[in-house]
Amino acid sequence: MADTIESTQTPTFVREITKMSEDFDRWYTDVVRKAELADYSPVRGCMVVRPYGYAIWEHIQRAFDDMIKSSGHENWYFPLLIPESFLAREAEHVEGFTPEVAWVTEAGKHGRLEERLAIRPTSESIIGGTVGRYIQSHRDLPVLLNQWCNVVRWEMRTRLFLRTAEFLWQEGHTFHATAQEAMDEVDLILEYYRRIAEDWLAIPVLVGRKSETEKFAGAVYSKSIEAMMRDGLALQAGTSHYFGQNFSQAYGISFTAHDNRREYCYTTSWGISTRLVGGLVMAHGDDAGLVLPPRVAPVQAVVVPIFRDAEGREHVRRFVETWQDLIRDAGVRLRVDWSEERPGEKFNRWELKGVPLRLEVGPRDVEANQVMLVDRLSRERRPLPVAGLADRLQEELDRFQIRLFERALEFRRRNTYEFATLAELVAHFREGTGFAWAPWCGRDECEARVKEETGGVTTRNFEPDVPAQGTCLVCGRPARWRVAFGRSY
RNA sequence: CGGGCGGUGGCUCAGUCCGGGAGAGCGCCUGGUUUGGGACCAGGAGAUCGGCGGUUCGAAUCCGCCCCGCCCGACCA
Repeated sequence: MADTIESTQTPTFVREITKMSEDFDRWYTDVVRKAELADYSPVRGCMVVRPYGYAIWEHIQRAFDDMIKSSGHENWYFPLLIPESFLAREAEHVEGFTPEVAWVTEAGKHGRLEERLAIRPTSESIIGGTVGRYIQSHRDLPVLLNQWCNVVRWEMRTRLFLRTAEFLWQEGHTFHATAQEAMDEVDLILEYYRRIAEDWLAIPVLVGRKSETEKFAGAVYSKSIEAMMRDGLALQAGTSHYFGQNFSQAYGISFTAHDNRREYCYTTSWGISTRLVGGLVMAHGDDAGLVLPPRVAPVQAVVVPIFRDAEGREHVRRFVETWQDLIRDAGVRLRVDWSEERPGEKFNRWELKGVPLRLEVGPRDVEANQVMLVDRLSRERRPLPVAGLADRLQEELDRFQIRLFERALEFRRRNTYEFATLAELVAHFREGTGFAWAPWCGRDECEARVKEETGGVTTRNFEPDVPAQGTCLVCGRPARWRVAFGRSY
């Protein structure tokens, strides 16, 4: 286990999940299942997303959808099934994906199909092959489209949310008249992804370009956001690709320019997936379970009533009813837990589910016209008067969001290193994890050497516009970039 | 896809070696007593023992094939 994980805060109340420090992978699966985010299904590698997990995804969807709509993107829907002949047109692309494509080869009484149909692993081919028809003139450009859908990739080793055979995502595909405009689009979306990760999920990310070997099959270049999980491993959390004219040439997507010359479009594609939900778990969780950033938390504050008997219950109920709707009307996602369990059970349940704020309301609080506020990070109790409660909760949620981000940032800072030589980097990754920055010449072979000598450490990304100091950690040639290395999911 | 381990009530697991009664704790239901960090008492429900086939008078247990999960490697958002 990495020494990067903070030791558990005491006391520990949770009994149903493996400790993070004991076995991070089991901890993760336990949290996902016990917090009711998702569960296994009868089909290998496929998952059931439960309402609590889906609600998080819906918040992410809403946030991102609003962003892209604001810059003129529109949602479309393309078929799940893609004819093999479509998929096959871009050579590098096919080669990259065929190992994990699932095929439909027969259908009911129709029997065997003349042409087998791929279940989309991604939709560049069907979209490229279709949208070309709608593009004739430079006046038709840009086409800025997106779709929210599921895709299937027949993965070998699967894990809930992180790598499943079927997952939910958005895939954006855009078509431009100039290379510059397409490249700007790639950066615009990357900035949206950064905001989703940092501002909404409270997960700090490295924003940069992928190496040649790590880029998307068929892309000229790929950019990504890379997050650090609490076991020190990297998670690629979103990608944005520039295709140049690779796809438009393969799929015949061209337009007539101002000067009446026929030209191929410059295209991009970009995606984020339900993987982000898994990232959320691993970036913020602790031994008690989930810790959710308020902006995507299905429940932002939970009220736990405390009473002795039916009369006391009624007493508390009347009190809570005087203000609960005011809180909700102010936009706080408030849940009042009137279930039969004892307070202690409720505390643990809602901590496991990562609810940022808890309001304990007992007889003493009714008398004092207050609630007891406990936050998921510090677990400290303090009284909050009912007067102005909605505003105070909103402030607390905003603060929680920031604290969570800063905690993650601090964690990343403590687990980020800087090395000048391969020997240092290899020594570090023998036991250690985290991100390691190092100067790099940019050549595949040096990258491959690092991967080999460390047993799997790869480049995550780099800032292409920032020139590197010094010499390549492997070959000693002048460095081109300062690149982040890490083990990844 | 290779190597290893596992699948028994909702959950965690015993039982499998050595064939014959399907079990425990937790959870669930009912009643009572409780309620500021996972209470207690009494009663009760709940199982295709992962699936299919075989051996046997008889299979959770032995044999074969398959499915799912976990760990370790090669491939990936």
